[in-house]
Amino acid sequence: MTPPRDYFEEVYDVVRLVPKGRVTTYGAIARYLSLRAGARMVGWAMNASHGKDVPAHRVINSVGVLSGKHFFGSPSVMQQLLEDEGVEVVDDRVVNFKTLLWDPSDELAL
DNA sequence: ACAGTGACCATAA
DNA sequence: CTTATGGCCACTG
Repeated sequence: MTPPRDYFEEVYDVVRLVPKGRVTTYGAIARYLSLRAGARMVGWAMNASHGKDVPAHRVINSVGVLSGKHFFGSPSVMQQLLEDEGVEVVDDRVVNFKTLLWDPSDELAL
């Protein structure tokens, strides 16, 4: 198949679908979109998400750590955004991460 | 074309 | 918990 479109857009689309108060992971998005690129490119896509309407603060790594908090202009912004949505964050990690995890392959696959 | 780097992931020790 | 290794692909110099 031809290049499906910019996979960036695919990633953004999924991220926008993440419900408020929930979080998802790079790996989950990569698996859902079957990106051969792997989770790394999802992060790369997020890097370009600046200026777009993409809640990148809901996208974290597989252990629930706010790996990209440093890229929000200020390290405290990402945590603030999450807590503002009802997500508890302690020591740069999401509390009840597994419970708050919104995996498209699991939630949308129905 | 090659090497280094990266908002990652999984496994191993 | 940390450190190491392999994979995966895109961007930069």
